[in-house]
Amino acid sequence: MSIEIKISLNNGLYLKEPQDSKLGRNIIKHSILMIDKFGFESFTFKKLAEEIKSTEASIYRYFENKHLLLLFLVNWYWEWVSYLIGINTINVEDPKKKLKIIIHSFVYASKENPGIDYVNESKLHGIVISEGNKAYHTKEVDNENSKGFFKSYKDLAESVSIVISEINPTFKYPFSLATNLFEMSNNHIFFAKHLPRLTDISIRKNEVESMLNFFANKLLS
Amino acid sequence: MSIEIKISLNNGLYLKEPQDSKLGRNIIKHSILMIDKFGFESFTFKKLAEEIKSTEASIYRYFENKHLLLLFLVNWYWEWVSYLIGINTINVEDPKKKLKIIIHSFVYASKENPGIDYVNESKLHGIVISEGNKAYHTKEVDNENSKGFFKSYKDLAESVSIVISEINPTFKYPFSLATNLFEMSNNHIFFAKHLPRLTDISIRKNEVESMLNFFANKLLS
DNA sequence: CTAAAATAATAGTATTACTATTATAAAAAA
DNA sequence: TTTTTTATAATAGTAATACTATTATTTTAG
Repeated sequence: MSIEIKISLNNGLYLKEPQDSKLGRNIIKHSILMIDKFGFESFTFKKLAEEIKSTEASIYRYFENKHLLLLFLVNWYWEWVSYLIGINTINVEDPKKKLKIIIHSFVYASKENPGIDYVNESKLHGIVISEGNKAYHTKEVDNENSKGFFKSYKDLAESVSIVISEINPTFKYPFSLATNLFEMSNNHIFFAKHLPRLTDISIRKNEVESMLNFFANKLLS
Repeated sequence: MSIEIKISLNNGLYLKEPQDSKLGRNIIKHSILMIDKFGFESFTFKKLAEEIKSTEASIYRYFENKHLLLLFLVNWYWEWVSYLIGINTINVEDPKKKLKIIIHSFVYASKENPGIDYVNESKLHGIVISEGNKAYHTKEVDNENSKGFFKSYKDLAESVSIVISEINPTFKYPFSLATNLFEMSNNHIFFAKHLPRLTDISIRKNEVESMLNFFANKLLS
């Protein structure tokens, strides 16, 4: 017997819940692998269909288009990070310790025994790092926001902001710091790898982690 | 008589210098207006050609593709901000004052008398806010970086990092803070407008400015 | 065992992102 | 001024993308 976790997302993100069928889970699994490998621009439903030996039309029955598939994946990631933070901060009282765990979750986004076999969490993190902000940098953002397509990110930001306010109730920018820690984590992992002159840290993730801890502690002191 | 400024960019960004001909300047001018209005995804050379009453083929003689046109515009912006910082910090000795001016330049990116008639600096700033990181979030980033396509951003980051180190020579993350102030400025202007629950500030730009000043001062104290 | 639902196979369309060719107009050199 | 070069416009064409529609086959549920 095993405990199953399933992350449920806003049902406007898909036409048909992909986590409930073999084909759907295959779409998720291989879209993650392919976007990670070839990038979002050159990823197409046709190529994905070939890869999983299905058809374009069948994929379209799950997702309206590749942008919504990306949004689905990114939302899944936001929920996953929230979940990780949740289980890793159980029984932790000290908000400073909580924030350290949060930062660790942002940087590593992984657990010892990754739960869901159709999601490679580490590659999904790679997608969020490289393609994540394409999820909201579109002309559709207001419309999509009104449908709740960014709720997972907002909830995550809010839960982090609460910890921040616990540490320092007079701090004026708890939401901004929360999102900035998240974005900065992804950005600087990317910079370290591809544009190293834009950051001070090297490719080792623990340096990102120390940097974020330094920023957070200093700002909240 | 007037003083002309011309921003010169890495010549790998274009096939033919667009700033030196009427058609080229028209391409720049109207691509800014159209990307700002319709977003980068739905912007095409065909639509641009119709708009400026020219042809697709003629535009392709200036830019290899729309991604390189975006890179050109974003580089132009980075150089423009560097230029603004340069003229606004002349004769300013105090590095703390310099950093304030830098932050102001990030947020407003404007001058009283904008210099170049074929560039709407404020709309270009809008593009950098909404589409800017698509310039480097591609699979081509390493290849393009090796050709120097991000030099303007790196130079900007370096010049800011120098000021940061003047303020606090023991500060460990001058480059990271420099890029973070830039990215955070753009991000939170975007958030305030489209995803307000991800930030603490309202749409008024002076709030972004105060926030960045607070972050910078606190971190460097 | 049958009916319903899911998937696969196939075909087709408008748009995009280009390349190529030739004609015409404008600018520079002789 | 005329010639030559260069820039631009006009036109045509292609492969790939992002879909939609229809029908056939397979799987699942009652």
